[in-house]
Amino acid sequence: MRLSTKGRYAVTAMMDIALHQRVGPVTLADISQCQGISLSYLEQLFAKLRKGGLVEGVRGPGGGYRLARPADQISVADIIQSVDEKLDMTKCAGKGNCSQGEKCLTHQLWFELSCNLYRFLSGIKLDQYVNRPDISELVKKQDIQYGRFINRSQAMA
Amino acid sequence: MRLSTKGRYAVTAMMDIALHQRVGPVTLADISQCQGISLSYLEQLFAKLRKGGLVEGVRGPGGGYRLARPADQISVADIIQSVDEKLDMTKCAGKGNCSQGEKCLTHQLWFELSCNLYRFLSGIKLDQYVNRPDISELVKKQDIQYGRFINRSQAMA
DNA sequence: TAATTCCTGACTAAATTAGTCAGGAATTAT
DNA sequence: ATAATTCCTGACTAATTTAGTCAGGAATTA
Repeated sequence: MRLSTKGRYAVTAMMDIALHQRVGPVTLADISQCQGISLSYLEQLFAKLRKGGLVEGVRGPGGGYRLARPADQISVADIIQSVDEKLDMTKCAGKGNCSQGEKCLTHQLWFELSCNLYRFLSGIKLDQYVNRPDISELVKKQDIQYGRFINRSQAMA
Repeated sequence: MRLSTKGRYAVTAMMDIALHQRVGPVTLADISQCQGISLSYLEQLFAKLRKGGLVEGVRGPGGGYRLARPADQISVADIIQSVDEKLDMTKCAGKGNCSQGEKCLTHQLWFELSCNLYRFLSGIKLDQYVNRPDISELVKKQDIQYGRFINRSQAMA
């Protein structure tokens, strides 16, 4: 369970989708512009998020990405894990040189710590940050200010 | 608040010291051998831990490192922060391009998440993993098996 | 005085993160 | 059909971070 800028990017992008998907799929171009993340890098991240079963892509005009399941069923831990593959946390366990073949002590301790962290991050779901009255007000305002979904809204009207 | 291998190394090393310091200062050479971390790399990490006020160095034969304060006053968050400098978490806040100069939404959301994570890791102190009967038994056994502190014990006898 | 250990800084290597580029595939709108 | 949009793929490069190496100095103990 590693937590780097990459994971933050992914969480940020996923929050962005969760916040805006009521209008329809969200394009990577929008996220890129809004969050200041390079489009091609987003495409790399979303390839993994898709493989992780967290998002679905919709091709063609009006397409974009949407969450593959409800926001209350996607945790921060899910996102980070999809994006950064392995959670190795081994070092001497592989070698087994500490303490005659058994896993060394700090290994055991770190493992427990890691489990706690994972449990903590698993408890945080996307909806928790999205379904707040103060936030959803802001989202609407910002969509308009930022010109997001303008074409789409017109097409719907 | 970034959590990488580097932070894990630091936490692991600090746990190692906490587990063994009752006999006296713990040398980096011991930690290096026991935990499979390069000595010079440990020296880099400990330069930061010392600057962070988490450990004290004791020079000369019989020297090593010891915790600068009791293990119940050193949290995992303390360690990780000492070691990886800044907790930027800005990207658009610097540019201020999202939402007309205000910080963008996901920024706010991520910030809260980050605070929660920090609070969580601050709550985990070293002693929590050290002062367990099952562990301290193992520590004694492993010290002997591993030949750790042999010279020191003889000198004390 | 010699051994031990921290301590410092500069340097290199490997891995990860971030970004670029070029193009193809599916879908929608005209 | 055609054109526009958007996902999707893979290969490549650049920047940053992590990890490790090296050489030597400073404090302390035996």
